[in-house]
Amino acid sequence: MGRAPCCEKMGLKKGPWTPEEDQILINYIKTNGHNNWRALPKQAGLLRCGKSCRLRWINYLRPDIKRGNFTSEEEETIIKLHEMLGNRWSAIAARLPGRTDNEIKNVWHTHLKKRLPPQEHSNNNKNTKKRKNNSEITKKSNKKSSKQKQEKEEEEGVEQHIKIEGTPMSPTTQCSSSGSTNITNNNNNNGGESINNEDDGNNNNKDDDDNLALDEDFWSEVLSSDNSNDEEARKFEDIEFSDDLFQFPLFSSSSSSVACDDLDFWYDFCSKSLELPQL
DNA sequence: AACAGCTTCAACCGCTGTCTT
DNA sequence: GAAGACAGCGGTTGAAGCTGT
Repeated sequence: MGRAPCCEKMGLKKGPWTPEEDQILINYIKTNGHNNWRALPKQAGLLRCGKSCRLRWINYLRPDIKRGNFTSEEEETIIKLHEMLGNRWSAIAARLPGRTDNEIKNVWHTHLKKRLPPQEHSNNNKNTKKRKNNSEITKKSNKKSSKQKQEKEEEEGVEQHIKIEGTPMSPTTQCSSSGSTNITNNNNNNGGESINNEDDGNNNNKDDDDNLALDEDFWSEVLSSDNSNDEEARKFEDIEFSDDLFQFPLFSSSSSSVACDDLDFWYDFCSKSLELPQL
């Protein structure tokens, strides 16, 4: 498989972005969208490679990015999702509206990893390895590989857990008022699409991006480009993050051997660090 | 005040997966 | 089916900021 020539070979700029570059990129995407990252910098007049533009946009310039410290709820969510998904930061990020995979990865390495016993985060790499381990198999298999299906199913499994409990990860704004009465309805109304926008966001996001590019209300379309949307955001606002999360089926049923193996750990972890006497 | 060591995080790198031809 | 092109992902790096001495 051919690789795109790297930007340094093209005389393109590297390093930190200037406010001017940011503005150019924002303005360009605002008016034209980002259908083709590779062509974008040229068309926008930026001396950057498409990769760099994409990263800057996704990790920093996107209007729906939530800046600032992670809440303890978000951190707990990351820990739990990491336990389930491993180092699949984009999958984790897809469940934390407004947070980027890069940000989550950084937070994990700088803060969260330290909270876990050493054994834990070494175990957590098991899911990560899968990508490379499967790569050779995947290369020779169908394009819609079984691996992909498996991962999707895995993630749907996670969604199931989240949906069933009705306590998805919490945006900082969500805790406000309304309680958690209509959680189930929300999820049912969405018919299985409730939170899992990852596939839409990542695999099918070209279509989304096309729509985005054509949309006059671009800036109001927060969360649209990858992992969520307004409706989702509102939904999250209606859902109160509760300690129910700690009663994930994953952690309380026999449906997952992983869950059972980790139950003691989570019990200890939660009771020590989260002051959850009800557990 | 000055320095060293540590931490954080934006950005880069290289790889894989998917789509197109 | 092969090969090229591209997007996306996770790992890693290094500059800047922070903290301790």
